[in-house]
Amino acid sequence: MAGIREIAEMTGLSVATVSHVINNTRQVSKRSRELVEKAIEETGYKPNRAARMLRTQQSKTMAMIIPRVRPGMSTNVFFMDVLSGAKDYLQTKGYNMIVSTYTEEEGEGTDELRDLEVLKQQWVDGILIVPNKKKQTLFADVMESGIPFVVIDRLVTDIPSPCVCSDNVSAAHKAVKLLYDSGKRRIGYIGGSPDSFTGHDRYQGYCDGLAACGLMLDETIVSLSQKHTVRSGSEGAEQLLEHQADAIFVANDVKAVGVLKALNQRGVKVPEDVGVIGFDDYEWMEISSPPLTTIRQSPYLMGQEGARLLLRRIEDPNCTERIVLETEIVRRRSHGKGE
Amino acid sequence: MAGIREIAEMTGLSVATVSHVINNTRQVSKRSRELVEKAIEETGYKPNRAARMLRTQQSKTMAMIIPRVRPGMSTNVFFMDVLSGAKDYLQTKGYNMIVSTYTEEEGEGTDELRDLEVLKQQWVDGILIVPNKKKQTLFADVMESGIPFVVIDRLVTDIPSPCVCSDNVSAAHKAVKLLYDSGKRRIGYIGGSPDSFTGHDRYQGYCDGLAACGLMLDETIVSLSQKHTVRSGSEGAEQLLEHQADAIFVANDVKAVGVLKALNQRGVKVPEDVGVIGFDDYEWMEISSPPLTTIRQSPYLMGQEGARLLLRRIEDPNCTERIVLETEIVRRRSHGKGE
DNA sequence: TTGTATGCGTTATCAC
DNA sequence: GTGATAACGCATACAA
Repeated sequence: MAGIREIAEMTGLSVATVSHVINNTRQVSKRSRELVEKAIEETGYKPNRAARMLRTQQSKTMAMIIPRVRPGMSTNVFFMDVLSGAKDYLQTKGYNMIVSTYTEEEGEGTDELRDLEVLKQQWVDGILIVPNKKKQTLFADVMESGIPFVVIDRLVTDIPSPCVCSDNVSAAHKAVKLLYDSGKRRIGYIGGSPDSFTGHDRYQGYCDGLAACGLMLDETIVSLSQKHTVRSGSEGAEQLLEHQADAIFVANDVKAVGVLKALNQRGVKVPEDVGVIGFDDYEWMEISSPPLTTIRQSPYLMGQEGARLLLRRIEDPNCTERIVLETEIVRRRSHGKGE
Repeated sequence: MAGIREIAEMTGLSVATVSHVINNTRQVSKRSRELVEKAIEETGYKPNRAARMLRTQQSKTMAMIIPRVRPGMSTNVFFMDVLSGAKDYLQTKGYNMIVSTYTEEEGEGTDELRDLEVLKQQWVDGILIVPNKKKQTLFADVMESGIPFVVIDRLVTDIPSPCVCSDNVSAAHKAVKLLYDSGKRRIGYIGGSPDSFTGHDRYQGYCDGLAACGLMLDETIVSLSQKHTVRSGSEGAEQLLEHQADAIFVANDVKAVGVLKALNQRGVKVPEDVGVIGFDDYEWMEISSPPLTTIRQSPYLMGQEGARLLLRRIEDPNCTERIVLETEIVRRRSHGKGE
């Protein structure tokens, strides 16, 4: 592999000059520049990242840390899309990316620790992290590491860090409103534990929405469960049915699948008897019967924006820009006739 | 950050000795070893990867190259699971991993080129690649790069490389057999283009299965389409229905979703009128009605084995071990009553 | 069993 | 505008 030295010899210039034209780091005569560029072209020279890294103490590599439900399983598709967005963006800026997952359940894999070691070895220049309330120590470690980071998919206000997330509150609010406009008056809620970030916000939006519609919160038609499973959706639906819900806002499409399943099995007509709105718009929701009305987020964009913010944060350590992405409500059939 | 030098001073030993105990690379007195280990413990010393890399010319980083349908979208869940398996395994061996995606459609993103540059800069010690017939140049570049690689999810026999894949042929064969045992006699096929690797093998297995059951291949109940979409599944189903198929083996669960959708809409009873078997067992297939009988692969294991093979290949450049993973047929309801 | 010294390919600090 | 040259932190050939 050709090195900077060869180029210097070829051109009759010094390594210093060569380095400087490569990095645009000081004035260079036009002639020298052209000479060097030509030589680089001919030799196919590429700077050695390891050497550069050793010298500059930065790796041109970012890390993304995302949760997965349990070891031996991959993370959910939503985060994969976020990842793609971030990766694509960073690539255009000359950065690599490594991805690290952690398990939500406590005490499980000790895997994540090893990754953090890597980060601490000045390997990564920045971190995109999706924190989790159950794994606070990881987040604490990241904060303490001194490595620039931005928080993804959670709105943080208590620490001066940039973040990007969806507007979960208003999304849920909109959903309730739409159900109301479809004539529903006993609008129930099925969602995740409110002490998860998104779970909290969506529940909040649900409550706001009820209030805005002049409806009372009735806890008998609210089902909160940590499990992101089809089954828990079905169970929730059965509970709500017993208490005469005529609409259900499900804060998660996996659960929405369970809800529809339960409803169909019992012969409940959707949306006539019970309106349903989901959250996430996974591709495969097409198949549901009836087609599910759901909230669509922009995971790819979220990744891009997160990456952009991270780069900014590195340049300006005081940057605390917070981006809240709008959601879109995809009207199919399950919500009813409301516009 | 403490360096090897500090440790040498602390212990009164030379850097050489310290280095050697760290790498177990030559005999060291027990006393020295303990001294060094203690010092490392105290200081929290971690070797600097950049320096090590520069010195040894290897990065302790692997790459995984996987397809995605189009730019701006993430790859499918199957490969994400493969990725997790590989990553977890490599992590235990002290390797990092970077993942690179390429788009299947020709001429789209030029993204992948940039990643290949990186690989060629002696960055990665090895590559896990999921090749694609439509993107032969990429694969050719990888082969030519001289970097050790193993092929994932495709059985290669024409080149002396290790690979790991599922036994697609026998999986399809088994599916046909099961449909036959359920009393079906006009067993159709809906799958991907036979000039994709897996598409070819699954179609092959379908034909084998028919033959083994004494059934004739009837092309009017075969639908081949490149598109991995729900819609293409529905279209295929309609075609097959017109030609009196009484069973359908669908070589892909996304399409299976479309098939069920079409069948349900037309009031065709599954499995009584038409038996259906899918391929992949995505988690969300639970929701289908009726529950889908499908072929389950082991993506996570595939990733692990691929990583293991890669490590072996690096040690022994002549290693050409080929692993074919068994599949499991998950009997739910859609196939009929066969055992 | 241990130590000394060199170089991996860059960037950056001087001096010119 | 340009050129020597010293680090960056480690692994290793060679000496002892």
